[in-house]
Amino acid sequence: MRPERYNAKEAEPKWRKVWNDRDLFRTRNDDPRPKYYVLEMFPYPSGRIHMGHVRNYTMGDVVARYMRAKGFNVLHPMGWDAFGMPAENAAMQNKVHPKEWTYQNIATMRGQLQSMGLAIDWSREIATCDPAYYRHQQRMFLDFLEAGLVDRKTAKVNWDPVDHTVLANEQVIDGRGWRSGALVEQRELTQWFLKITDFAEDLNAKLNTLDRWPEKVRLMQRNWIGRSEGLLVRFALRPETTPAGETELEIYTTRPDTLFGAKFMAVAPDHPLASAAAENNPELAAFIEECKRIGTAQEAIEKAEKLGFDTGIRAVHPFDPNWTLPVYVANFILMEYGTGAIFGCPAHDQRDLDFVNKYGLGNTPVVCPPDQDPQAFVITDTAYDGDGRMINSRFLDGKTIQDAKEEVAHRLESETRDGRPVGERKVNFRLRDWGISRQRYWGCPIPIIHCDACGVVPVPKDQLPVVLPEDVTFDVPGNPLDRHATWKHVDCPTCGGKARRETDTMDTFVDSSWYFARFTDPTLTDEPTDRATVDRWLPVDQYIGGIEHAILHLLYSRFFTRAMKETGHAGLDEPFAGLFTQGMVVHETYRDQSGAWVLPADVRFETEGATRKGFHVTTGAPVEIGSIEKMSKSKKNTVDPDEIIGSYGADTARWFMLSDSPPERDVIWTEEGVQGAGRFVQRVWRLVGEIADRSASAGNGATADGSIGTVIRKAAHKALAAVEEDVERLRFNRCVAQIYELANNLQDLLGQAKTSDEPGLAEAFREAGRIFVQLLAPMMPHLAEEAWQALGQPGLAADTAWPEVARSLLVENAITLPVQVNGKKRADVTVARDADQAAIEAAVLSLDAVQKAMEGKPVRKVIVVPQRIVNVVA
RNA sequence: GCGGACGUGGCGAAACUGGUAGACGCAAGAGACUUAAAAUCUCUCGGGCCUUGCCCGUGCGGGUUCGAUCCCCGCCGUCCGCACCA
Repeated sequence: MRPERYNAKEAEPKWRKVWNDRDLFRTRNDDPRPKYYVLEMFPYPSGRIHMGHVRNYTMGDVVARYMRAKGFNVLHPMGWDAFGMPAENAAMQNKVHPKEWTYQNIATMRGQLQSMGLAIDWSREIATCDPAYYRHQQRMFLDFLEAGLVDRKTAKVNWDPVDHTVLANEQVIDGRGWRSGALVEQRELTQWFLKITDFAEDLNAKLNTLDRWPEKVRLMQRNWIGRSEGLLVRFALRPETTPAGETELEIYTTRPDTLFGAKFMAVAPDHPLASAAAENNPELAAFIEECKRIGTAQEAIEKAEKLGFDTGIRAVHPFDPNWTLPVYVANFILMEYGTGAIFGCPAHDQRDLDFVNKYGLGNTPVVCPPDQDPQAFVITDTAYDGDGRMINSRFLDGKTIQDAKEEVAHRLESETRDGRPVGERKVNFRLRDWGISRQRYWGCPIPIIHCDACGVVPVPKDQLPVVLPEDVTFDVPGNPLDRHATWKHVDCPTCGGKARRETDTMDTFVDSSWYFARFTDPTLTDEPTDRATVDRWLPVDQYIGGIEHAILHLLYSRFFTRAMKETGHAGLDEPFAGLFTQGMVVHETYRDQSGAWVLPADVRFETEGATRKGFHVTTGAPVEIGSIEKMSKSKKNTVDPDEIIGSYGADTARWFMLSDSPPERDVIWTEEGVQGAGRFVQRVWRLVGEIADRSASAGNGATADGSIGTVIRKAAHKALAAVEEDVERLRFNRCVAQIYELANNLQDLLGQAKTSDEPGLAEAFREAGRIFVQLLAPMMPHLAEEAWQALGQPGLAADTAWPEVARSLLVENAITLPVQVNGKKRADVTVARDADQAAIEAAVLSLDAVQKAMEGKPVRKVIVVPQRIVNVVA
């Protein structure tokens, strides 16, 4: 007997067990079918999953299940981005070991994810904190080192003097450490770098090939890489104005065309020429100190006034030995970019203009806009950076900007001083090398040994992995590895003398830069990857995750894949062929009268007409309903996936996550919305029951044209075709709408068919029911199995091939076209599908409504858009 | 400041990128069933009017077109990214 109501609590675990027992979602590397790799960004094991995870993993699961049904060998794995600071913070606060904390969280979250009914191959699960994973990362670090892709150099870092650690930029708030509150210092530290800049050109160029990435992400990466084409120019310095040992100043410019508009030179406060000039100039030295001090507070830089200090040094214009330019030290010049020195052309650069207006250096426009009179064109407060023709520029006058750039480059390239050309074309990038050293415990150890005699010595590969010691304490600030009694003391692999291990660990972005490759063969022990396997699976066909990783994670992964290619661990450049960035889950916020945040679960609502009021469930006090914001613990506007799955079932949660909003946009979590999804689950159950009954009773036979049976079949196949298209374009909200529509249609048709005994009706319902359940299956997999069984279908819905669309059913013999008169809809006309223009015109013009709307005016034109619309122009 | 995206009913949204604006869902209202509630089912649901039908309506103002949510120009608003990168 079929129960009245569908009981998700019983059915869901039952079907998961069936899938599990049959090992349904295990993926074999030797499966000959075409591959499809779908991956969602793996989670950080923070403790419990949140609704954002539910949304992300549901989307990936729909794709995985759909492609499986389509006959692909689908790889859909899951793992844990398991290293990172929260584990150490937990260790400090709760006296629990990071490893224990992490693995407990993993166990909890694995259970939660499994309760969602995801079609994941759990046998491939990996955790980045597992030595079985990070040993390969250490191996690749050494391979990169051999290949020249690793650098060790000093770099400025944000140093927290209380916590004794380096902070990432986003961990510095108002110049203070986010945890300690201490004033952050800029320190020069020796750090390990991965040479991502070696690939800057390629990382930029290949963005154009990523046509299944959001344009927004490509643009963000393009800006981040910041490619620019320009010219290096060596300016001679007047010896009598210049400290001993300095003879020239090399600058970088993207506007060599504006050289005749130059008014000054400027160097960064930490430029060698600035230091040299400051040696005998205490005032300048003080100015430089001041710049460096301001430089530490990130916020201040943005608002800071442009300040400069004339060094007294004079540079010679490259095209006129009698023209000299003052050399300033300026606070807005960055040592890290270009050569740390510029020439200033105030008329065509706003920063330079602000600078000269402050110091009274004047300006000369050298580019005249097309609509301006060159004689009258002046610049006062706003620099002109648009197009135009050269003026006031001697041999460049009259040329376009592009031609002038070319001319200057050409002349300076061919001119030499001290045996080197004065000018040199140079492509510059904003992108910097990737500093991966972190003074932390819970990360992948950098496999290096420091020996006083031999210097920096790599750990021999046969001694990998360098395993984190477990007996560590977190009661004092600083890196536990550094103060561990024995761990760092080792013998030098080269000379055998006393040496020290590197105590820095790797940035956790390294861990996530290759996990997608490891999933292709995660149990391999000798190598990070198997070349044949990794090359067959990669690239990931569809990657799904949050927009917050648009730059760092995705750029690092693109770099890492290239580095793996160079060291023989993979054979391709781009790891992710398709990328989709999903929106956040947002929710209303609630506050009580004291202004404290209130959990949604603690609010009871009353509606009077259009107004909605909230009250606290226990105290009954009124609760103010606030703005809709990203779910966050601090604002307490969170909903726990466990509770939702517990009360409604996983399918309801999945369905609601997919309905309503387009997947790239934020979705608002509402109690009403979930209830609606839950109602639909029950409605599907009743509908399937009725279809089962109706299709069991009557006999078989062919459906006649125009019969109810044909209408049923058309409805089913139309929905099938639409859902196929929408899943493939990840437009899940439209899939949901299509399925609702089919449900509405089938319900309607069941009513119409009640008294009919036309032949073929039972078979038509059987087919439609089957298709209906198959459309549901990727989204609500548990319900689909239960329904599949109720329909008496063999096997499992999750293991059944996707149905074929019967295209012939989608073609209508008679089509109804809207009829417009002068662009306004006045009537409909039904004509044969293949009716010609003349027939349609005649039919349209004979319509009463058309005649009336024409108001007796003559027909000027009839526009017939085939299969679309007819417009009569009076 | 620079770059990008987006503005459609009470709400989330559709509209095959130039062809019937508002599919589908949520909320709301009316009714049926019920002793009652829940559940379910039926109907209404952009605004207005002289309601068999007509007029207005996709942030605002123009333009192109037989026809514009869609293309072009100018505003207004919201959100996001970058921010002295020479």
